[in-house]
Amino acid sequence: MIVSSNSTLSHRDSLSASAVPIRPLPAPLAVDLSPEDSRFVAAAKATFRTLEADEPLYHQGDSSRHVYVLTRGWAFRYQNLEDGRRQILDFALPGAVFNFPGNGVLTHGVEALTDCTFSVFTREGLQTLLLRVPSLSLRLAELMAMSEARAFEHLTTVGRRTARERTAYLLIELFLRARRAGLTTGDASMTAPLRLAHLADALGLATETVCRTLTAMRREGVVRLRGRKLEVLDAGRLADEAGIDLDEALPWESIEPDAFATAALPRPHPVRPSSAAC
Amino acid sequence: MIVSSNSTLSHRDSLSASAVPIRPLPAPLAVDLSPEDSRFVAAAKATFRTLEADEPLYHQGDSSRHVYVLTRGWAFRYQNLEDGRRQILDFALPGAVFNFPGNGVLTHGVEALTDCTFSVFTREGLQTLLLRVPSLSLRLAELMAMSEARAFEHLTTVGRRTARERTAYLLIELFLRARRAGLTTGDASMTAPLRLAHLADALGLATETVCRTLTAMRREGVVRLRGRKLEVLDAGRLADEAGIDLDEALPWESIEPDAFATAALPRPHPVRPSSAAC
DNA sequence: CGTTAGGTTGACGACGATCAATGACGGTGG
DNA sequence: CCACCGTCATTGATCGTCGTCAACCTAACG
Repeated sequence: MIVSSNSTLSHRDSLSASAVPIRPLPAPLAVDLSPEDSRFVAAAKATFRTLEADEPLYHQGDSSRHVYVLTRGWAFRYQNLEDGRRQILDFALPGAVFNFPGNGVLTHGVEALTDCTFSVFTREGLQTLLLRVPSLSLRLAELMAMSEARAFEHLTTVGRRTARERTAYLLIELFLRARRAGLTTGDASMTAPLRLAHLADALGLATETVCRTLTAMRREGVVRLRGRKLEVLDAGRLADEAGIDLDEALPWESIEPDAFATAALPRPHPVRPSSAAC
Repeated sequence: MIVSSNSTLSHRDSLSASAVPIRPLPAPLAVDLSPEDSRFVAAAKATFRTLEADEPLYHQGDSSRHVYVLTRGWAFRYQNLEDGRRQILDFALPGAVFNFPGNGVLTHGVEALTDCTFSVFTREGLQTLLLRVPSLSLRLAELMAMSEARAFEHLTTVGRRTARERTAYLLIELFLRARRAGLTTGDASMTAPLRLAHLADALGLATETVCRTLTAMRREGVVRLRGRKLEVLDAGRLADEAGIDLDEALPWESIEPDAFATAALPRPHPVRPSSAAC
């Protein structure tokens, strides 16, 4: 049931193992788990929660000891200032992890962009699972690193790019991520459930500014955003304006789990370090 | 040699175990390691690298398969656009991890702010260590989560706050983090090796704007930044202007390792899930 | 059809960038 | 000890990007 990547060290498929009715770990988090590991996953007793578009998963300021993993749909994280100013922190695709490690107060909120599903772990359940399955901890750390890299890139966009550059960057980023996740329709368009307010709040701009920018881009034949559909008519131009190289864009998105799996140990069983000098 | 936190489950001190000459893992990363775990740390064969103030650890665009852990001093991460615009992504204190997981091209650079020391792991060495010591993977994931939280907060600051608010936020953040790390002198001042350009590039502002803002704050008796020393004269006012509550500020900074240690399992040895229902 | 949320366009103003000149400081060498 | 230099901080004047306010338009929906 766990999606295993094309690892050269692939062992017997774990499909036959004790049945896990629905899988709480979507592809980006799923690693090359042994049948025993899969039982540990089941033992973590994740539940599921389904949200409709625009529903909140939780609010900023809530206190929660649960950790959520997005398994279906789009969502976004945001932060509000007291006077209502809002900053969208990131747009999340399946595999995104929310509120890890799950102690303390939530400093951000999460809202569904489309209908979506989350698996819900208690902090303790996840913690136990992670200590039992080291490769999963490692993969989680990698995912956090990817998320951090995206946040850093976003920070540069908001801090140092012009309105036009910001808009171009966000659109090409969303498009490339959606394409990688297989969520594009045709080759140059995707269903992006975004309002102008989402783009504006993600980019630190006013909706009017985003509107003007998009109108200009539409007139120039770069992109079209109508209804909830984003068409990228000239990806090269878009990447160019965003100041990125289309061929080597978003390198952190390609941190694959098998990068680690191929170098994996015979598993937790301690290897004698003895001779290992230094 | 490894700093163990005040866990209620503290086992025998590992000081007597096979000597680790210098410790590659500073306090924030060090968890409650067994003597065996400590041998694994030693087996990872970390080396050390010392930098003087303003020296680069690596440049944006470099390709490296090493992972660095800051063990002494201050450093910062930055990202440059082609035309020279620079965004400082974060300021790093001991415990910060750079270039994890260590594959692919570096999308940011790192530069020393003070003289500082890094421990250097090969990607493979660290990976092996992490798979052998699950609690360390977990702690790393936590640290990445803290870093992400800081990046998100930074993003909100740059995206949605005014120049004055941004400046106040950064100063109070640096001050509180330094105080937590025991790097403050007296009660309200710290040695902050920051130029105006650092603040400006972190905040997405021009140095002139930062200068004007700081001058105003100095006149109002809120802070003083002279030479390389930051004095916080009115922390309450500063926090107020930053729009945060001084008592519950930066909650993510207090994610302690023992939070997990207290709930730790008897260690990797798999616990039979059997009866665990659902 | 009427209502409403969201998109679009224009006019105007402000916050902060930019350009420019001067000042303060620290290091270096005479 | 002082003169020199380079780097960085400071201050002023001006400009431009983008925010704000306001009006109008469009589409979806009951």
